[in-house]
Amino acid sequence: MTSTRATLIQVAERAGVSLASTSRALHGTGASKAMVERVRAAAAELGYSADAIGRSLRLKKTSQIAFAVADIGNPVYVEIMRGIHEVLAPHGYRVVVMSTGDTAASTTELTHSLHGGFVDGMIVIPLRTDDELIEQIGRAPVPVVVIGRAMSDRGISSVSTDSAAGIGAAVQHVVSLGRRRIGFLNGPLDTTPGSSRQRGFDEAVSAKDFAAKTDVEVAADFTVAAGIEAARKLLDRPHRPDAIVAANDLLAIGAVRAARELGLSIPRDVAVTGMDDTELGQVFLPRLTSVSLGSAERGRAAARLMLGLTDDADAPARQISVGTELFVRESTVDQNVEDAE
Amino acid sequence: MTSTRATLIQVAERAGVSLASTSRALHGTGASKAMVERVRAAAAELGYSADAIGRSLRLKKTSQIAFAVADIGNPVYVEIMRGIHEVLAPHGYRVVVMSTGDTAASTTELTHSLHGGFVDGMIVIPLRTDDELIEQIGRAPVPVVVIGRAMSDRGISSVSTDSAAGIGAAVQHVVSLGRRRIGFLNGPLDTTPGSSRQRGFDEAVSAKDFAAKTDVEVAADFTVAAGIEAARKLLDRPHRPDAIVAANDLLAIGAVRAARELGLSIPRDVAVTGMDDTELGQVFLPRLTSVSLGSAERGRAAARLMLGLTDDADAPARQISVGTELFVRESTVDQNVEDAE
DNA sequence: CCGTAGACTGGAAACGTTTCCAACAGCGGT
DNA sequence: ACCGCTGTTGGAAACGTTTCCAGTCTACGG
Repeated sequence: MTSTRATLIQVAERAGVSLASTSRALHGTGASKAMVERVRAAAAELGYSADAIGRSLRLKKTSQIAFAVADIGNPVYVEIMRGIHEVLAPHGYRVVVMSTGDTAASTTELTHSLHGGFVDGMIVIPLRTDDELIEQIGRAPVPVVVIGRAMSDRGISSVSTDSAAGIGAAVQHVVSLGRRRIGFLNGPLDTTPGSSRQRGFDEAVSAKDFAAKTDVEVAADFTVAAGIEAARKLLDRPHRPDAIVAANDLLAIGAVRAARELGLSIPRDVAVTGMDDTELGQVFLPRLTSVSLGSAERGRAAARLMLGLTDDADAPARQISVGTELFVRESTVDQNVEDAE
Repeated sequence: MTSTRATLIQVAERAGVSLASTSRALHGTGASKAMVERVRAAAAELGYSADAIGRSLRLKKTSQIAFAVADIGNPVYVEIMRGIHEVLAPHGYRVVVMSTGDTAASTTELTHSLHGGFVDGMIVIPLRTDDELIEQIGRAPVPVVVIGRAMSDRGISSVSTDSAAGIGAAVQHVVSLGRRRIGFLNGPLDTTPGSSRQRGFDEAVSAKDFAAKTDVEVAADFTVAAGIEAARKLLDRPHRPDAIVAANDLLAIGAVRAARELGLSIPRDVAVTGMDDTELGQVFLPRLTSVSLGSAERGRAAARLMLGLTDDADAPARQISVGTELFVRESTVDQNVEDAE
C-alpha cells in the first residue's frame, strides 16, 4: 500500500525525453503526435497522475472553494451546499467545508485565514455580521461571495433572498384563508435571518388594508425545542391565534407540536406556515405549508457568481436575489383525509 | 482588494536576515530570542501568513482529508460529516467534500483520483462495493477509512455498525409489545445497508423461539416516496402487519403515511420503527421509535482512525464497530395524549 | 543550392516553503 | 594558547509542476 507516486520527472526519464516535452505532451499543446504517444505510454506504465500541489504552486490556483457556515448540520445549509457542489464540481473545483462558528468575530478570523491561500475563493453564510467582518471580507485575498443579506453598499458579491417578502406572502396566505388572529413565531432578532423576517412581518401587518390582530413571540433559537416553548406562550394568550407564521420550518414544527399538546387541530384550529421548505417539512405530518427561499438555487447562484469571480478577479461585485415561493400544503389547508383523522 | 500576499522572502528582506532564519523564527525552533522578535515584527508589518501550497509541497502534507459520499444531501451523511469535522478541525485538518456517485465504478474512479495527492486521506461511504473498488482502495496512495461494512478481510480500516443486530433489536422490541405480524420494509438489496439489514431480519426471525408471522417488502430506494409505495403493498396483504420494521427513518415515515392513508392509527393498529435515529424522525409526529447507528459517533470514530493513520502510515488497519441503540418513542408505544388525537 | 519560416524540443527558471549542512562566534576547560 | 562544544546563522537544495526562451531540425520556396 502507500506506494510512492510517480513524478513527471520519472515519466520523462522513462520516455527518454525532456521534462518540458513531457509536460507539453500530457497537457496537450505544441507536441508532436509521436511525442504525445510516447509520453502517454510511459505515463500509463508508471500509473502517473499529476500532483495537485505542484501544479497549484506553479499555477497559483488551488481549484478549491471554501464553503463556510456556522453549523454544517443544519438542513438548509446542506441544501445550499448541494447546490454549490452541483455547480462547482463540473468545473473541476473541490469544495472545502469550514465552520464559521456563530459569532461575527470567529467568522472574521476564518476570513483572515484565507490569507493562507489554500483556496481560490470562499462562499460564506455569516450567522452574524459586524463592520469588522465586512471590512475583512473586503480585503480578503480571494473572491468572497456572501449568502444571506445583500451587500450592495460595500461592493461585495452576494446572494440574498427576500425573506421579508416571503413572510409577507405567508401572512397574506393565512389572511386569505380567513384567519384574523395571527401569531408570528420568530427566532433571535440579532441574527441576520431573524431581523429581516421581523422586518417582513412588520411591513406586512402595517399595510393599509390589513385587518387581522397580531402577536409576536421570539424563540431562543431556530430549533424545534425553542419553537415549542415559544409557541406555547403564543397559544396561551387571551386571544389565541388561529394562524401561526413561523420564521423557519423547525419553529413551525414546534408550533404544530405545541398546538397538538393543547388538543388543537391543524389546520382547523390553527394554521401553521414554515419557511425554508425543507425536506423535513415536506414529509412532516401534516405536510408543512412553507415559503421556499430556494436554498439549492441560492447555492447554485453563489457558485456561479464565484466562477465569474475566479475567471476574472476584477469583475464587478454583483448582487443576486433569488425569488421566494409559497408552497401550500396540509398545515394550512385540508387537502385530503390524511390529516383529518 | 485582491492585494498580492506577502511571501517569506519579503519578510526575510524586511527583517534583514536570511530566509532560513526567518522560517525558523516563525516556526519556533532553534532561533534566538532577538531573531524571533525581529522576524515577528517584520512579518506583522507585512501582514504575512504562510502559503499553504508552498508548505504542502515541501512537507508532502496537505492537511486535508476527503469525505466522499454518494449524496451530500442525505441527513445521515450530514450527521457523520459533522462528527468527522468535529474531530478533524482541531487537528488542523480541512474537510474536502466529494461525491462518489452511486455506483461502485464511479467510487473506484474517485478513489483513483486520490493519486492527484490533494488530500492526506479519505473517509468514504461507498453505497455499493465490488472487488475492483476494494482493490483500488487497497492500493490507494493515502490512508482510506471506509464507513459502512467491516473490511476485516482486506486489511482496510473501517468503521461499521451492527445494523443487522439493530434490526434484530427493533424486531424484538415490537414482538415484546405483543405484535405478531411483522412486516419488514427494506431498501434495495444490492446496497450495503440493504443487504446487511436483510441479513439482520432473517437472523432475527429464524431464532428458535420466534413466534410471529413475517412479510417483507423492498422499496425502490431509501426515500419517503418509495417507502409509501412499498408500505402500501405491505399493508394490503391478507394478513395485514401490526408492526412495520423499516430499514431507515425515511422508509418508516413512508410507512406511517401509508398507514394513515388507510385510516390506521399509529401505534395502535400498526407499530412502526425506523433506523438511523435522525433528527427528522425525532421531531416527526409521531416521534419515531428508531435504532440509532450512532451516526455522529461513526464520523468521529472514522476521523480518529484517520488521525492514527496519517500519524503513522504503516499502522495496522483497524476495524471499529459502533454500538446501536434503540430509542423507543411514540410510533411504537403511546407515551402521552399527543398521538392519540 | 541556399535561406528562412515553421515545427518541435530541451534547458532552466519560477512558484513558496522547510531543512540539511557548513560556517562562524563565543566560551569553558585543559 | 588551543581545542572542541554549543548555539546561532546563512547558503542551497528540494518538493513537482508549467512555461519562457533559445536552439535544432525539416522542408519548402526562390
